[in-house]
Amino acid sequence: MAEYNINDIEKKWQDYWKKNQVYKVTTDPSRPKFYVLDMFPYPSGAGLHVGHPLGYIASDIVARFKRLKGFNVLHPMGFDAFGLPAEQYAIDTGQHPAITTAQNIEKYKEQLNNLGFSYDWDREVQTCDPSYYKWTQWIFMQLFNSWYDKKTGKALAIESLIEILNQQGNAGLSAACDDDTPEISAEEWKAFSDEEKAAFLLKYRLTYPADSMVNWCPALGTVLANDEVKDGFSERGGHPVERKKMKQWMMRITAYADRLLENLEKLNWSEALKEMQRNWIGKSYGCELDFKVVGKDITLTAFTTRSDTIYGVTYVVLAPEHELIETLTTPDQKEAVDAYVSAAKNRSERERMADVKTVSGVFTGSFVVNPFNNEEVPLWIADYVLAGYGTGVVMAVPSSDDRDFRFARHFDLPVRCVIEGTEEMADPTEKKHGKMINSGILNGMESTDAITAANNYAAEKGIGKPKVNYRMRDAVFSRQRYWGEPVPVHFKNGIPHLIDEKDLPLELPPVDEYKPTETGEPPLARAKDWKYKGDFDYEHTTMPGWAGSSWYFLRYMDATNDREFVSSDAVKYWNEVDLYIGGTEHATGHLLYSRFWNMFLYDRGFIFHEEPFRRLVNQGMIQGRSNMVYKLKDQNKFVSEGLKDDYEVIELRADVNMVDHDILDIEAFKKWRPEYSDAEFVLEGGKYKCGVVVEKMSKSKYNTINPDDMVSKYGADTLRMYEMFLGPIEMSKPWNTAGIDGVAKFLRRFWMLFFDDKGKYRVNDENPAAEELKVLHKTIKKVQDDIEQLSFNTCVSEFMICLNQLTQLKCYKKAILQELVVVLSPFAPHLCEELWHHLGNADSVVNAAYPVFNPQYVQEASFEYPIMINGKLRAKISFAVDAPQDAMKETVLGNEIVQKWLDGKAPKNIIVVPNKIINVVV
RNA sequence: GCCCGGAUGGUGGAACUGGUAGACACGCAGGACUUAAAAUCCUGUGGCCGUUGAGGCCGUGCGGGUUCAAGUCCCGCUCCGGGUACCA
Repeated sequence: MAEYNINDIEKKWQDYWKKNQVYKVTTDPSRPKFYVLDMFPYPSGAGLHVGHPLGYIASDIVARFKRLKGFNVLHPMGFDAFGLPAEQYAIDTGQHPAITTAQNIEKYKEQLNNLGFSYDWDREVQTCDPSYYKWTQWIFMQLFNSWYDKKTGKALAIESLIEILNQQGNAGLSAACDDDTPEISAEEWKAFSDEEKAAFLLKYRLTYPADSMVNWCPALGTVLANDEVKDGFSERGGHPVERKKMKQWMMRITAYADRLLENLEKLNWSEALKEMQRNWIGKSYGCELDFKVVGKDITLTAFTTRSDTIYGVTYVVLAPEHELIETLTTPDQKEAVDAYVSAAKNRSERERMADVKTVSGVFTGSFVVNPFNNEEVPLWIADYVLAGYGTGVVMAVPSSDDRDFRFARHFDLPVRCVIEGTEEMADPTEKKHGKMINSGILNGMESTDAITAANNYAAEKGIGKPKVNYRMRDAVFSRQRYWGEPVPVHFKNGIPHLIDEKDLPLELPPVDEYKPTETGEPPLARAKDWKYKGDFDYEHTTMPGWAGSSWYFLRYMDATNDREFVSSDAVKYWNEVDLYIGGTEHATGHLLYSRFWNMFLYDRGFIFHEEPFRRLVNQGMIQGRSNMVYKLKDQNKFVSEGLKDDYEVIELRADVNMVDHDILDIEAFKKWRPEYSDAEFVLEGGKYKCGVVVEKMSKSKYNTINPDDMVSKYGADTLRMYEMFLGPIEMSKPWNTAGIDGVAKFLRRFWMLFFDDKGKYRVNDENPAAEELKVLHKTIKKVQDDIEQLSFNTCVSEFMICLNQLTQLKCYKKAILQELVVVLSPFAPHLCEELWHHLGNADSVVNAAYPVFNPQYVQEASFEYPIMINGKLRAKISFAVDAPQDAMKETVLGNEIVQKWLDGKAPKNIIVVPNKIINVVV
């Protein structure tokens, strides 16, 4: 007697897998490797909802499938454990964030294990664990000890730079460095004091402290990276963010801008994602042009991508933050300029973004000279010019640029058209390319040619030079927070030095409170007697969340190594991630920083692959499906959805967990809130029907579905298959529990192939019939092809078709079922493990081999051709697959139905597509 | 504004490089079993007209086009989702 008791079976096998270490992975060069990775989660207090596991289920299916196919599969899981929520909780309650984090991680692991994932937990990483962040700090130290040589196109040890400086200074050097790096000779370098040398080297190091404009979030008490700010608000918490100048550790990611951009070509990522990274890097080819200030010994350099329009310049604009504003302002304009500049500075980033349409600016009183025609044009200040992009100076061409045009109209500045055909247009910026006019030496050229000509001319005359510009800036690496990796740096006379490698990890010190100090210092400044060697101040900021997540995929390869961050052997074997599944929200953060660090470690010879993630798939979001109820305006009375238009109603959300197929469980609803306990209901057909709204899944919308509830009700196998059955993995879709019955029914009926309704085992050893083998092998083929394409929903359909046919054939043959169990096991591992053992196997199904597809079994002798008349299906006729076309045509024309449609006429043409279709053209 | 996706029955979705549109499932309707319900099983299910195993017409967001043949390719739109934004 055997019963399909889901919860018992699933528990039993989860315990078995754990006890027998079925998912333990070792480095084994004798076998081909496959690395399947999920973006590791931040363990929040809320636990998982049903949307989170979508990607995990998909990757687990791939991992299990590849294993059956003979690959040595690395499929690890860990936790991105430093983060704001735990710290915020610590500030509120005084509890150390490590405690909350550990609790949350336990909960997550339990939830993940309930779903039957095949992780090797021995390789788990937690970014907040000192044994892990020791190596995050170590990587930071390598970055500090490196510079980027543009000649060889890679990062090198800082010692090689020192050697060059000793020999020749930095004259012949092509390196990524600060913009303000002066040119020095070897003699000057040698004459530097040690401190001066150290300060100078900071201009080249790949991580360095700098005074920079940062996104300061007062509510969180920290700075945020550009990708952590959305529309002027912090991504976590939604607090306002403002601009502030602070000393920050920076990462010289701009050194890698070109390689990060170019390598995208080689990656098997979605075009959308690559495009996001391209836009973020924002490479543009242009030209820097020099504008001399009239009457002053000052030259302003403007960056432009449209040097062809230089004759259309009617004014030049500075960013309000430009440092020369004071000297460039004439006395009579001083008052106006001061007022404008201070107003612009005090405007928060948010405000500035909010009214993009408002035109504002002020005249400096100065004029500058157009280097091409020596014309004097006015110099303005306006906040549409960003200090952080290009040079902070824009040559304005109102006839070709929308913003310049709006500005010129507002302040009544002249507009000069330089493109043929724009002279008479109300808005000449609508035509951006064409033949140049009013443009001196450029007249008559097409704009694209004129750009090259103008650039060459500028270079020849020494009035400018071609320049490649990037939108991406160096990444801010400091956070004024407690719950992050300490930076392994101490200060001597204000100059940062690394601590000794043997002193790693530099552990987080205890503090009395997790808040900033009264003087605004970060929380680490509270740590008592926290000094390096008892003497030197440590860095008080901590690393950002993306530090630990930028290399965790390497650590999994060798997670417990305490001598290296990863051994060469391990990284040579596992190298890049073959399949990475995660959300699109990390497009410009994690996925860019990880590529940067990976590339750096590759340059320095620590690892041997340049890109970390060969193939990447973004799983879609599972949206919430909220159920609405309609309350009468002044009464405690609810009307059913179909009747709501007849009343004046207020739309309210009901918890989806008390709604089934959009029918409200009225008793549960009454108990939900005391104020509803005596509510009345207007029903339709005896039922209360709820409305439906698709929106984000969130607790406040009462539309979250907890996977634990689903697992206890339907089982993990059902949940796994249902999430896959919902649709293509990369598409967003609302969660609707209604459809889950179909999958639950499938698994129960699959069980019924093995056990009759009395629970009696009915599998026999009979030889399979041709028809049964055909069904089996069709499924073997379809499922393996679709898994490779990550088309999991069609796999589930195929299983259902297969089951329907086997049920019809009353096939209870071991030869068929045993192979099918293996094919199904990546999707429903618990059920299949149970059945696998019933079939008499002692080992785990995980260690089975995927059946080999045999095309002979699925070959057909004949094909039933759809016969079309003028493209419309009219009849069907079977022919042997290798039937000669002439004979087929003859038969078709002789067919009664075809005759009827021909109506005595001769056909114009007959198209026969072998084993596809026959079309008769009349 | 710009850049990516997407639009197929009441619903989720199938349809490989153009070749039988609606697989599979949910829901719904009818039936069987049952004292009853649940569960299970069977049948039907794009729309319209007509029939009761005739058949026909229309149908993949909208309007054109290419083709023997278009959900699929081309041109022009509409709407929805995501990203991004004074980037010179």
